[in-house]
Amino acid sequence: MTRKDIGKVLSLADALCHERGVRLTEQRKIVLKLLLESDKPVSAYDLLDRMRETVKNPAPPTVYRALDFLMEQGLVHKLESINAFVGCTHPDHPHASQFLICADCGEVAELEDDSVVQKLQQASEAIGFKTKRPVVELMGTCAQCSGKK
Amino acid sequence: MTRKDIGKVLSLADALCHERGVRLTEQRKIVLKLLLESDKPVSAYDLLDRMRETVKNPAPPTVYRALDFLMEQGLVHKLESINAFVGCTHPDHPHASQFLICADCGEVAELEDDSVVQKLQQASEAIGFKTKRPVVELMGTCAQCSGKK
DNA sequence: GCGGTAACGTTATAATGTTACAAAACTGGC
DNA sequence: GCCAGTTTTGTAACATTATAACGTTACCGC
Repeated sequence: MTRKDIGKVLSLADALCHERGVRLTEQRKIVLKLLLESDKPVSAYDLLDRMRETVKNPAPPTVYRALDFLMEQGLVHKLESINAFVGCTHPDHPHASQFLICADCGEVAELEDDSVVQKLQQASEAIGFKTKRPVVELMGTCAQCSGKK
Repeated sequence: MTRKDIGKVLSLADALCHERGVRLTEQRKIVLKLLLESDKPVSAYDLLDRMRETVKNPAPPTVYRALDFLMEQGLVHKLESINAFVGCTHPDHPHASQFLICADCGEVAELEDDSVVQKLQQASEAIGFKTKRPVVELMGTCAQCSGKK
C-alpha cells in the first residue's frame, strides 16, 4: 500500500469512527498504521515490537486491545489460520471477505466475492444455521510465486 | 456419534492407512477415538488430558504428532478459528469441508458443499491463485440454539 | 468541576504450539 | 533370526499467542 493510500484509509477510519461515536485513539491509530504499512500480515507480538518506536512500554494487552477495537470497527481482519492480522483496504462498508494466503511469499489478497458469500449463505441456511462471522482463508500459492519457480 | 459409528470409522481408518502404507499406531488410534467420541471439537491440551487414561506420560509433542498424522491422512480436521480438532465423519474420500461452528453450544457441523467449493475455486483461479488447503469456518448459531432462546 | 465510563498501564499467568535430541519400535533384506 | 535403516515415541526445554485481574488515567456530558 502506498504512503498516500495509507493516509486515505487512516482518514477514512477517522471519519468512520467519529460517525459511529467511537474513539480512534492514538494507540489504535498507530496499530492500524503499522498494519497498513506492512504488505504482509503481522502477528500481535511483531506489532508489539514495532510499537516500541512510538509507544513507551507496550505490553501484550496494549496491542490486543487495539486489535479488538479495530476488528470490531471492521478496520482490521484476523487471519485465523496463521494468527496474524491485516489492515482492511476498504473499510467503508461492512463485508465478508475471503483471504488468499500465499504460503511461499506470505502475501495475502483480500477478495470480496459475492457469489462465494451467497453460496455459503445458502448452504448454511439450508440447515438453519445463522452465520455471524465467516472465516474463509485459502492457503496456497499466489500467481507470482507459481510463475517464478 | 454412536459407539457403533465410531467403530466403523475406526476400522475404515485402519483400512485406509493399511492401503496407503502408513501406520495407524496405538497412540494415533487413541487420539482419533477420543475425537470421534466427543460431540464437540477438542483442543490439543484437552486431548492430552484425556489421553492420560490410556497413555502413560503424554507430553504436548505426543498429541501434536498424532494430530499431524491424522490430519495428513484426512482423518481429522483442525478448526483454525477456535484452535480445536474434530474427527472426520467421512474420511473415505478426499474433500474440502466447510464447518459451521455454533458459538452457543459449541457443536460443529461438517458440510461438503460442492457449489461452495466451486465458487471458491473460480474466485481464486481468476487471479491465478492455487489453493492447497481451504479453510472455511462459519461462526454463528445452530438451528437448535436459535430456537430455544 | 464532578461523576461516570472508556481507555490505558502493569504484572502475572494461561493456553497453544515447537525444537531438539535420545531411546525404542518397526520394516525390509539377507 | 539378525542387522541396518527408518519411523515412531519419550522427554525436557522453550517459543508463541492470548487473557485475567486490578489499579490508574483520560475523556465526556452535565
